[in-house]
Amino acid sequence: MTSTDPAPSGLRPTRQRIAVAEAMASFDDFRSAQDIHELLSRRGEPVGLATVYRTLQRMVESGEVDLLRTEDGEASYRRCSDTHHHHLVCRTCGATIEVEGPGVERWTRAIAEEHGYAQVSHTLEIFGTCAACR
Amino acid sequence: MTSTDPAPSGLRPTRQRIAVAEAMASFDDFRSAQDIHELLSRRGEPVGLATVYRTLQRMVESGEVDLLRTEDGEASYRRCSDTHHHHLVCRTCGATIEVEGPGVERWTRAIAEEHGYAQVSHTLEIFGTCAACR
DNA sequence: AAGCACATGAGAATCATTGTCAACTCGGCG
DNA sequence: CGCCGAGTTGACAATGATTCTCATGTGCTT
Repeated sequence: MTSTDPAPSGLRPTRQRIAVAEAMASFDDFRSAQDIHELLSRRGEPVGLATVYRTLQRMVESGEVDLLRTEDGEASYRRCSDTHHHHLVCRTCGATIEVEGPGVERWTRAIAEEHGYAQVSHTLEIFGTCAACR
Repeated sequence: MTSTDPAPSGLRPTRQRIAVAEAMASFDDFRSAQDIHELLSRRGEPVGLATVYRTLQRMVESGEVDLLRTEDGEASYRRCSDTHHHHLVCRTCGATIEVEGPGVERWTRAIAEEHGYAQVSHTLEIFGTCAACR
């Protein structure tokens, strides 16, 4: 593996931002900011909790990571591809599959337009129990 | 307004539960528990905040009201029809329109099945700015 | 090397939501 | 009608995630 991760978007590549970016590259499921903060500490690359939150926020804005809210409203993060997509998440083990639904995109846009809503965005997540957890 | 509302599901019809049910019947948009608590106070039917939360939770479980998380993770409630549906919500004023998307339902089920996920459920909300708030 | 805008972190501050628990209420029963 | 127990309530404390503050540190540019 090449050094893989520079740093979030076009921001100053500080030790902390690089550490967060690397941490995000090291797992495949959704994790809370607190989990990530803890993971960094254990790795010996401590980053302040506030900084973790700030960095994650920026990465979400720049589209480098996905943000999703668990059923109880907590935010969780995961690195993602740069195309618009949704998630099929195992509600038991968290295994996540990125899926695309051009039809859905079209549909939401049409519905919104039809009712005069602008600046449309949407959230769509699919939950289920994966084969391994059955 | 006729008395319309008995009380949530099959619970003891206390003054508080009736008041909450009536309050829910009095508006059409999504409101936070705190908003509802305040609305009740202003109406002269004060109900403790904890009770508002408890009652709302029960109503969500029984399917009498919809719960949705705003983009910043706060819970908001709204009475709803009993058929499965989604929402087109104004992110400024909260005005909500219930929408159905048979195509989407089919699509999510197909995707999940294709990847071996069972007991599928999904969340889909559309956010936008309504004509009045533009 | 110097200056400075941007970053960081420790801890305080917010704020929605939940827990605690003593006081209260509803309905059934004698 | 009065009493009892389970279910309810509400004032307030407690939690917990996220954000704010602000003094201090650091990456670049000149």
